[in-house]
Amino acid sequence: MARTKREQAPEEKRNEIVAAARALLVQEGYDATSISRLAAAAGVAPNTIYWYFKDKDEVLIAVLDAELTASMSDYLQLQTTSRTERLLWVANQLAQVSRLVSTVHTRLEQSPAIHAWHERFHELSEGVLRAEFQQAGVAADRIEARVKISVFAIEGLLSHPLPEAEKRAICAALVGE
Amino acid sequence: MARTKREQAPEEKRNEIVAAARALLVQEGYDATSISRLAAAAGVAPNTIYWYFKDKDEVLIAVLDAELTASMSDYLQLQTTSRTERLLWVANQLAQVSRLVSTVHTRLEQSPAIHAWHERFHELSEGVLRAEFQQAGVAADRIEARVKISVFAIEGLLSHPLPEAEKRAICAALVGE
DNA sequence: ACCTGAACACCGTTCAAGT
DNA sequence: ACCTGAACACCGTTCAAGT
Repeated sequence: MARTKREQAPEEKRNEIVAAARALLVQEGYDATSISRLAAAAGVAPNTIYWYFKDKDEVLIAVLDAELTASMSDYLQLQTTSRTERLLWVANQLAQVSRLVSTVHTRLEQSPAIHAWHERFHELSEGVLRAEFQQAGVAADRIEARVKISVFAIEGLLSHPLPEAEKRAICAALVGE
Repeated sequence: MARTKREQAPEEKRNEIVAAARALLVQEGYDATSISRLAAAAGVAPNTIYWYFKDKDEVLIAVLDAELTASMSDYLQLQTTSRTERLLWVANQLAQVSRLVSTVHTRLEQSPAIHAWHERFHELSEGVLRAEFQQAGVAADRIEARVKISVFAIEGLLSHPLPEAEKRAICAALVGE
């Protein structure tokens, strides 16, 4: 096909791959999302994925970045409710992409790129929580442990789903309400 | 080789496979531990693994069972120190096999056998923690949330290693000391 | 610049055959 | 009962070739 006959901007094709990858990674997981399946879902040949991405982990990172951007902008429009409800909202948002979270933790050790993304994500999350605890008047020398415990508890809620009431009780215990 | 000429009891060979699997799974992880590598380490042909185990996940479960049995008997000889120190000990024990923990969480969704093992392990762990909180005089209606938060925090410490002092601060915050 | 068909070295698992 | 060689259908990735 001649170059002038393009029907699609190149980054649109890339976005299609990312969208297909998001759906597959969330619903089926990393291992079940083979490059062949992803290519079929995106309507390209398997090796075409490698024109747009260095390797499979870079596809994952593109999905994670898109997800993070969308979720952060949602969070910022939420400053109305109580701290408990805000934390519960975050837990429930992440629960919708829990397979993504679990995949990140598994591939941490094998992929330096995923490792770096994970570090960045935790710095961001802990910054937000630190600000919440400061605002709530928690003593300065107790904030760090409280921040870590909250992060760990949220992650725990992802891999071990609980009824809404129990989740809320845990969030309340975490923020001290 | 004639049957009477056996140099090795059959379960000894099985134990060798489990021992080799433990080392590989802890040091290299599930994906990196291919059946071929495991077979080479155990000194058998790859398909011989399938004589002793139904599939790769059953090898993992055999390793997990051996690990759990050994750790539980260690824990029971530990009833001397403070609650903080006991919790920290558990965290550090698990940290030595954190790759195993991470593997269990990843394979949960794909293997019903791993899922069942994981449920059993949590029931056991939560039972132990519940007893600790009761003994510490925590109000009955607050125990469940405290138990869950502690479990989640321990798991968090595994995937996000921290300096010993921070780990101890977190354990102290969890048990309320 | 963008995309592909064919190949490479793997993987977990199965099966028929040997002792 | 225990173990194997050879095969099966996959996998992520690369490469030379096409437009």
